[in-house]
Amino acid sequence: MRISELSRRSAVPTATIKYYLREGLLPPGRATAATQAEYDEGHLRRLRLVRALIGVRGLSVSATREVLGAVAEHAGERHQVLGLVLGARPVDEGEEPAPAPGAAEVDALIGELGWEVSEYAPARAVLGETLETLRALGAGLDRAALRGYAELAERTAVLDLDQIDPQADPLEQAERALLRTVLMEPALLALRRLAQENESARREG
Amino acid sequence: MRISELSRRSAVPTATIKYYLREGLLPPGRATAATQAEYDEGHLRRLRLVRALIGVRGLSVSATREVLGAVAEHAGERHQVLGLVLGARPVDEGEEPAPAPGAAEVDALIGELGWEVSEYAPARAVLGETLETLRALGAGLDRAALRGYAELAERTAVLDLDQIDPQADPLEQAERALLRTVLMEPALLALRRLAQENESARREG
DNA sequence: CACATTGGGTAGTGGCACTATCTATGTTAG
DNA sequence: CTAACATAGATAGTGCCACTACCCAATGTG
Repeated sequence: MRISELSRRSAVPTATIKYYLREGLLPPGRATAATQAEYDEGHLRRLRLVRALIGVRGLSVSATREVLGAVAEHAGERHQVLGLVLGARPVDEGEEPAPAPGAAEVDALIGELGWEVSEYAPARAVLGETLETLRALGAGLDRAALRGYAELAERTAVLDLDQIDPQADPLEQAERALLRTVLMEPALLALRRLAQENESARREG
Repeated sequence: MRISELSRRSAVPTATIKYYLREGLLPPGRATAATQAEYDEGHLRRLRLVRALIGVRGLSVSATREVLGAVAEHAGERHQVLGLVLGARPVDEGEEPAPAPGAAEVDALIGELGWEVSEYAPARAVLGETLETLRALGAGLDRAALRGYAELAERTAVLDLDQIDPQADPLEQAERALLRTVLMEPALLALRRLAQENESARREG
C-alpha cells in the first residue's frame, strides 16, 4: 500500500507519518521509484503501536524510539529487556551507576526480596528518587510498607509474564509484550484509583 | 519570609514562583504593602509539593492546579476524592458520562468485584479506553487476567489507606495522602518493572 | 537619601509534536 | 499522450507549554 492508504487505515495524517519516518519510529517503505514507496501490514501494525504508546501511555517521541529500538534489538532474546527500557534512557556502556539518591534503600529492598535485577536498570533510579522525594516531603514509607508494595508488584509481574505466548513470531511477540507492559500502565493506575475509592468508601462505613 | 527566601529555601527561581502564583498553584502571600508580601512555612510546603507533582510525577501545571483544588475543597471530607481527581479533569455538573469506549467491560468488572465507585470516576474512562486499545491491537486481556490485576490493585489500595494517619491537621493530611497516592505512582511502576525483570530471569533458568 | 528588593505585568524563549507547503517526480484516467 | 492527481523528501511554520527575562513603580534598608 502507499502512504495515503496507510494514513486512511490508521487515521494518522500523512504529514505525521512522514514525521514518524523522519524520527525513526517507523521503518521506511520499500522504495519503488524516486517518489514512490510501498508499505505493508507490518508498517500499519507498527504505526498503531506507536500511536498507542504516544497517545494512550503518553510517551514522548524520543522515548518511543528508544523503546522500539530496544525491542527490535532484543526481539529474540529474553523479554526482560522490557523492564530495562522504560521511563529512562538506556545506560551507555561504561557509564557509572551515577550518584543516585535513595539507591541504598532500593538496594536493600532488592536484596531482601532476593530479586535478580541488573545493576543498571533505570527503574532503580526512578524508584530511589521517588522514595527520596517522598521522604523529603515528610511522607516517607517504612520498610514494611515498601516491602508490601514490592510483593504486590511481584505478583503483578507474574500475571504479566503469564500473558506472554511463547509461540509466535519473535518480533510480534516482543511488540505484544511491549503493549502489555507499557500500555497496561495507565490501566493499572486507573485500577488502583478505583480500588482506593472503593476501599475508602468501605472504611467510612 | 519574602519571595527571595522562599526561592532560596525551595531552590525554585523567583520568576517561577511568580508564575505559579499567577497560575493559582500557590496561594498569594499576605500583602504588607503595595510591593511586599509575606510567605510562611505553608507556602514553602505547598511549593515543594507542587514541584514534586510536576517534576517527579510529571503532572502538567493545569492538572496540578485541579488536583490541589480538589484536595483543598474536600480536605475535611473523605479522602476518596484523591481517587476521583487524578489523570483527568473533574466532571462538570450535568455532563453526560460520555460515550466511553470499553465502559461495558469496566462496569462488568466493577460489578463482579462488588466495588463501590462513583459513576463519574475519570479512572473508569481511562481504564475502558486502555483496555479497548489493547484489544484493538490484538493484546486484549481475558476476564480472569483482568480480575487478577484488579485484585492486586485492591490490595495495593489497602496498603495505601493504611498509610494515612487519621490524626493530624486535615489540610496537611490531605496533602500527605496526595503525595502518597500520586507520587507513589512512578515508584509502583518502577517496582513492577524490576519485578518483571526478576520474574523473567527466574523463568529463564 | 542612595540603592537593592519586591509585586505585578508583559513579552520572550526553547522544546516538542506536529502541520503546511514546495518541488521534482510518478501514476493513471480519458 | 497529456492533464489531473499522488508521492517522497525537504524546509519552514504553528500552537502549546513551562518557564524566564525584563520593566516599572513602590518600598524597605543602611
